[in-house]
Amino acid sequence: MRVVIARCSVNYEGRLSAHLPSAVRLIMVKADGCVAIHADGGAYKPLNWMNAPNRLIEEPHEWRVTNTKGDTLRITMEELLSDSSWEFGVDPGLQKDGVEAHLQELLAADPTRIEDGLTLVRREHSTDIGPVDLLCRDPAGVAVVIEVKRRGEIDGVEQLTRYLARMERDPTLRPLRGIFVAQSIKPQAKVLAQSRDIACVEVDYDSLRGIESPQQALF
Amino acid sequence: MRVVIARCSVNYEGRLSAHLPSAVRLIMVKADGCVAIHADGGAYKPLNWMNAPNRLIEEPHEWRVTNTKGDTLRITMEELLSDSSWEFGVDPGLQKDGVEAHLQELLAADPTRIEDGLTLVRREHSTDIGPVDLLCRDPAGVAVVIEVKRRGEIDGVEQLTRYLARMERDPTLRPLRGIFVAQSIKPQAKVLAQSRDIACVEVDYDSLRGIESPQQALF
DNA sequence: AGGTGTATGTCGCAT
DNA sequence: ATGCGACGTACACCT
Repeated sequence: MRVVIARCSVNYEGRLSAHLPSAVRLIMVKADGCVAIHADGGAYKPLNWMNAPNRLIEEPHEWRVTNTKGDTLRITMEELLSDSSWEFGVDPGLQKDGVEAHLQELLAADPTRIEDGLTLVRREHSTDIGPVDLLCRDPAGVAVVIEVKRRGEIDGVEQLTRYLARMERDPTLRPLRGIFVAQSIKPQAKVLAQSRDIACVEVDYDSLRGIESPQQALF
Repeated sequence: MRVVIARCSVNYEGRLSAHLPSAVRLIMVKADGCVAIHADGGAYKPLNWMNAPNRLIEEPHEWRVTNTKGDTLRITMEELLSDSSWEFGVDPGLQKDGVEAHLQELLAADPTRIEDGLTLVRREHSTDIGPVDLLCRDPAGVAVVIEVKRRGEIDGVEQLTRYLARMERDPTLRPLRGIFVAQSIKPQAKVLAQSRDIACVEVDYDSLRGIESPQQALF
């Protein structure tokens, strides 16, 4: 990991053209070669960057970073304030818990949390336009296509609609209906879902997890 | 701008739970208070972060960062390797060229670049589900709804479809049709568009810009 | 504050 | 490689 503090100006040519007027900034060069230019504010996103793999040509007053796609990042170095490097070693990486996959897992384990009488047919049921989160069947034998989201927004309704339209073509699956499941569903998404005869169900992750292992709720 | 290099482990509790085992990392604290923890690889995205505004409570062996939503970032400092700060001053900010807005602007100036005979009715025509990029009329008097994207993907077709369905309700606008315009359109998006009777047009940004001010092409 | 759309999105996984 | 969906998406813009 190399960190350079310098007054610099920057030009980027790639998907778009971008220019950074002269100012003091932090330039981070990671072990994989990626370069990021940070201002002293504005969340974690750099002003400019070039991901690995790339080639860095370093001259006293100009750095030129290019990748295979033809994107170029030109950093004009006007005043070098600091230049340090460290060895980090391999990072063990981030461990996550509580993302959509876990929600889906919990609901697959007990679909009645979505609606009484549902039984799971298949998780990640694949169609030719992508995998359906949960495919269930209700007591009447109707196939129920379920899209699970952490947050229920309009895109999720579109996605479920596409799956339903696609699966309608398969006579062995008819009749079928859809349920949109999320921890919370925005009003617009509810309206869109209703207009397409898609039911909406809001579920609580903590309570689902509580059902799975009640003693964990004590912590 | 403060940069700390330290062996540390990290816990985040917020939308999800995340844990980082002990390793050497770079901790960036910007003037606005935001905190980012970087490994020595993996593009510009930090492993963990906390955006401004937040509160940072700094103790010798633990930093605790919290925001108003109740998210917490706990950094356990195991070995401090470096701790430096710099004054950057205000950053003049990034100047961009070539984003969707510019493409839309150029096409609004001359809709015949999309299709012969089109005339502009309104740019950013607002509907109750969002603004339509370009609303035009063709020589036959048909309203033409145009969605402009840098890259034409399936989402853009969905978006245009929503607008069309919405505007179909307004009898004063009928008949109407849609055109999906982008610098390049993916095959899947073309198929989806075709199945909905939406035309696809690919345009070249450089040539559009050339038409607008031919002498600029010389530079 | 909340909704919608854009992004050099990034990232991960499956084909 | 490309397609596709998730993301603590972030971010600007508008109501």
